Amino acid sequence: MKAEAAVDALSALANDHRLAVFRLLVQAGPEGKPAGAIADALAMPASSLSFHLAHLNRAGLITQSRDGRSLIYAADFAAMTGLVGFLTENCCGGASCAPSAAPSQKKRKAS
Amino acid sequence: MKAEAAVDALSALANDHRLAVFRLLVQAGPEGKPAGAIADALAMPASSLSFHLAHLNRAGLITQSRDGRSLIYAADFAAMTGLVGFLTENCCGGASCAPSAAPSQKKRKAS
DNA sequence: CTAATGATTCGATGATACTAGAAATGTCGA
DNA sequence: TCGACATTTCTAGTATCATCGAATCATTAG
Repeated sequence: MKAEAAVDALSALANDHRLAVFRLLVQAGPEGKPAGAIADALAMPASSLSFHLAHLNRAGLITQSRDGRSLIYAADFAAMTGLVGFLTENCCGGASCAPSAAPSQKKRKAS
Repeated sequence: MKAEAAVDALSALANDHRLAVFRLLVQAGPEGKPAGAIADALAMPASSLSFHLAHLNRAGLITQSRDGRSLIYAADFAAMTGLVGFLTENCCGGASCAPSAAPSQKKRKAS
């Protein structure tokens, strides 16, 4: 995952409502949930939810498919794996993000 | 890490400049970098950089300390570990999301 | 004290995000 | 075709974010 895509994904998750939607879809599993069920579960107006779903979809974090009159949204687990991988590699010292794994590349500063 | 803190952290990283700053600080290691050096490395006006550093600091992702006239900023690795942990637990189906034994084996284009 | 330096805060401006009702679109059953 | 339903798109209003020069604060040396 490139930094540009990572920013898109981070931006998509950086909102209470969207994070709640995504977590709900993760719990729902690969089968996903129709928009109406999400709006109902989160007590959100349909138009507001649609706005957030479009945001998540544009960022590549969820997928959309139709089932009759309902639009089914599902979490894209591969995208999430890619994001966590990006953060681990680029924002955790390149090593595993384990707490005690402080990078040993100490640069000596000539002050 | 709670969802509220996670949203703050995600929001802080969901910006090109701030993500670049954070990655630079991760590369710099625990010793951190003075604000001037960051501004110089990223070719950013001092006041703009200060705005973004304050944002990252408020989100708990970086720490600030003074060294003479310079303010040293350093990545807070524990906070990042917490964020990755939150994402893994809450947004990856509860199971391990990142390849648990593959830190950085894959090829990626230099960005 | 005064000057110089590193960095932040202030202030104004433009851009973007969020919300939610109303209207429009797509789909199905009769 | 018609009506009902699920959802999106349109629209407008409000709120928050991003930028960056100028002014200010904090620190050190002389």
